Amino acid sequence: MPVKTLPKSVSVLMPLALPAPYDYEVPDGLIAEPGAYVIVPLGAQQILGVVWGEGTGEVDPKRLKPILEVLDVPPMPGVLRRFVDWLAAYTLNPRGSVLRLAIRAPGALEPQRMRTAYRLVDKRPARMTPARQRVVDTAMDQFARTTRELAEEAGVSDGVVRGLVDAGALVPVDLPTEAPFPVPDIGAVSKSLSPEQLVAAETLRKRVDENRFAAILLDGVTGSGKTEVYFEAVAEALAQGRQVLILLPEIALTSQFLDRFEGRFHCRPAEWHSELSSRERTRVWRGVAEGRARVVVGARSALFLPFPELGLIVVDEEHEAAFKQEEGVTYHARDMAVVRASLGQFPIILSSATPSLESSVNAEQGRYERIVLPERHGVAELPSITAIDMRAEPPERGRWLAPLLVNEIANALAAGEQAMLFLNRRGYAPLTLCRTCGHRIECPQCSSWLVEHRFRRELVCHHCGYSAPVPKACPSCGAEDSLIACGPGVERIAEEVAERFPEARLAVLSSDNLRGPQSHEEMFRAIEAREVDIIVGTQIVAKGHHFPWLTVVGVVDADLGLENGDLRAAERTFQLLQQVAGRAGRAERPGRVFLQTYMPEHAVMRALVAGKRDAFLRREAEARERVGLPPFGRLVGIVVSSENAALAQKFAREMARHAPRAEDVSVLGPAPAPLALLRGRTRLRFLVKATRNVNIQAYMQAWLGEMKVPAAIRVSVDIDPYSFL
DNA sequence: AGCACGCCGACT
DNA sequence: GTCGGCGTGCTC
Repeated sequence: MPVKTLPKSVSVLMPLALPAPYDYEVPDGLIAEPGAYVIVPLGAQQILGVVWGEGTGEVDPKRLKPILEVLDVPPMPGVLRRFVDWLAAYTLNPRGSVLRLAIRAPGALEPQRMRTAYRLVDKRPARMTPARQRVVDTAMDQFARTTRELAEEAGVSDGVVRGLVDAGALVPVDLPTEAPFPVPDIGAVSKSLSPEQLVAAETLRKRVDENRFAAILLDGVTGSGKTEVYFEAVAEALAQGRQVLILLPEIALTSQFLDRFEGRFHCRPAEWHSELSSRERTRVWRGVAEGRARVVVGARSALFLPFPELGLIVVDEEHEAAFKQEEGVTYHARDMAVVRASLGQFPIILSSATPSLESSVNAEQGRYERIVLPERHGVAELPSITAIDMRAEPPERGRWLAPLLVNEIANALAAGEQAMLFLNRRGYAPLTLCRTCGHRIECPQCSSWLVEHRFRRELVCHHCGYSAPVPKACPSCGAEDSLIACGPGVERIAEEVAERFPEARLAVLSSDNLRGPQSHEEMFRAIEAREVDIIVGTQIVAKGHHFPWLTVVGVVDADLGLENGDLRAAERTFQLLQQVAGRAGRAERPGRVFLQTYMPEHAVMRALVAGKRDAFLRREAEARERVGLPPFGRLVGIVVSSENAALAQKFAREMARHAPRAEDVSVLGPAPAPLALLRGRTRLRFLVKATRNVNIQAYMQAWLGEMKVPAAIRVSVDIDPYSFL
């Protein structure tokens, strides 16, 4: 007796902020396996989703709509699906919001456009002409070419080629329109590794061979050759037939990085970052999904690419704060990369010259394996670092460079060497003040000062982008010629340098005057070619490039990063200044670094001067452990914001009342966020502090589950916050 | 994320 | 009397 069975159903996750996947009916004749990309009806629209599993059966089967189409692309790998689930649960985001990160390749799922090319077969036409013979000779190598290419190479008209096609001597083949991915040449080693590098590379290779999860902190000063070492692990993973992901903190670095990659592997890797054109994005996404792209170098979002055979992740400059995604789904790409490696059961390498405190502690506690690379003698010697006490040796009035530093720059120039001044502050002056009434010019939509950009003749808000011409009179009291620029930015330092060293060739490097990676490259090339004597720059100059002719580095305001109340302020300042210091010097011309500071006794300055990184990190770690801060405790940042200030206040107070009481959890706030007004929205923040044993996600869910958030209020939750704005 | 439904102000 | 503002809620 025939049994009437229910139609098969599957659950489909859609890239929307829905709480869960929805069930859909699988029509007869369609195969919708887990991971399949499908088009489903949702309300009046049709949208792309991913089959997440069996139908849940929670919805009346009669109400189920059918899947409309199963797309012809490799299904999303199970590891990636589990990663999406894991990340959603960890960051307290709807799974669909996380899925969105994984299918951000418009057009990647449409059928690929093909072009027709032709290949020679044995059959020869009945009538052979000299023109036809030339085409046959050209096509003899069996390469497929389009009619145009064949005609051009053989020096004949298209008609001749078409004639051969009609005669059956040339047969059509479909070629993808997209450029193929080159295969890395893993055999070739471009330069010989030092014995220390060889030992380190051997360990990494072994970890790759073991084919299971392992986290390795590759710790070595600038110039110790970390990149060359982990390239050997990359080569090994490729040799095992696995794909490799190399995460970099920002695109500014990639161009130079790609050159090094090419030096080792004789081809360019696939790239993935926000600046890619949608065409490139499609090409890379599909290349990864189909396993044609073997190595991807990318920014944090590359973590969500659908690698079917991922076997190694390298996180370069793992200490960089740029790995923290601060908007929308907030996650730390370095930490999530570790999770992805763990889910995929393969090794991950974290590389840095100034490891993050988190990774150092993980290494110390045995969760990560640490491989230390000693510096390479004869290549780059660590620079000497001197603190200039600005209280004892202040610059002249209205100037920002201490006499000692000016003197050192002069000496370097006289010796035909280069000098660099580092100030992590864009523009001319961070504050414009009225001498008459004391008014400070602020952004109308943010609680921050407007920064004067003298080249642009504008006052600019660095938080929202607001800009206005520099006023002649004080906007508050109307006094004329009463506004004064307070404090220095790079433009102002450049002005002082131009006055002090009128004959020196000066380059100012900041994100305001360098547009796109190619202008970076041009500038770095000019510096290397010694077309520049003095470099003034923001943190753009802090990383990556090493300039052999650069011998004097001056940090204009070494205390800058220590001002805010960020729990990582000291650590970050140390890392940044250490990186800046690493720009200078070679063995034959050792670098000299000068830190202008008002607190030379501060632990950061003392550690930098004494070169005691590990002791500094250990003391920082002890300090954090004492007060239960990360990585020894957990933090969650919550920002309540609204255009309606009173509403924000009221809601935040209500939230505070509903905070569950729990052992080992304390809720601080609500307090005005450091940026109390941003883009016209009033912001209040909470900080949730818990011990490591607390399931902070469960706690947050219990709390937020109590709250009904009005539409005019936005509550953003940041697990493991890095920024405290 | 869309898109519909719904309930209050200035128009042919 | 309607057109339309965007607040609230639903989509398997």
